[in-house]
Amino acid sequence: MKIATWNVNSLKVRLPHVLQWLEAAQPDVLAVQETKTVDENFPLAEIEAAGYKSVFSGQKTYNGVAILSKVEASEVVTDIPYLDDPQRRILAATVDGVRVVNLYVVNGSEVGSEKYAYKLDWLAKVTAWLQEQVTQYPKLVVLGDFNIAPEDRDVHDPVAWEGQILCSEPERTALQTIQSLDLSDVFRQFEQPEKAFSWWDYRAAGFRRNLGLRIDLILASKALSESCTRCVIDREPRTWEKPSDHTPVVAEFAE
DNA sequence: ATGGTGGTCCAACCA
Repeated sequence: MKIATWNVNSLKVRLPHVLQWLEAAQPDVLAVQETKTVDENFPLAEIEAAGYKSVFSGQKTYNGVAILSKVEASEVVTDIPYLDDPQRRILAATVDGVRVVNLYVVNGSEVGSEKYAYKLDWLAKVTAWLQEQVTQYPKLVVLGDFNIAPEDRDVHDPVAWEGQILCSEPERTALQTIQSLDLSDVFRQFEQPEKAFSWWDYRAAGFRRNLGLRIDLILASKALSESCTRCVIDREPRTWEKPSDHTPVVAEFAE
């Protein structure tokens, strides 16, 4: 089973890229973040024509998450206990016996800001919910745009980024707490190239200079991580015309 | 040291 995550930064603008990538990569599941599309406008038909079912939780202008899958998803959840939040950042569904939790984690803007406090609070509440999910679903994958670079090796310039948003200790600790629920960052189960990133700022020619961060993650429960055979970052879509600032991350699991 | 690009939607926000 091939499972991928991609922050597309507007599904409307990026639909041709998504369709092109699905056609080439043929994942079983693609978790999409930042669709920025209300449910009424979701491009169901175009995605269906590419051979994929969709479930989604959309919002105007901001956020929005979706799960595209070859096999129809079931048990769809968009809201969790203790987090009464209009922002559409969470989407859970079961695909072919695997529980898929798609997260678009709060960016947080700047350490110490109101949005930063919201990020840490959001993470704490989501973590409490994930703790239940781990016991409820042995085959669980939690993936998406975490807006946290787990370690210094996931940052192009760890000195410049030290203590900054996406890299601060409270954020990293929050991520470690999630990982401590026996959710493994499958990318690090394999030998990887140096300076492997999944996001590059549009500004200052970030991609050309590889000034990136690895903030798009695939975490898998023990039962699944043990069967993971491969995890790679596919940089190609980031080279296409008018790309998202993120590129897909793909994991493969043995049947 | 600052600001730079891009999406949404036309001023200002979010990233």
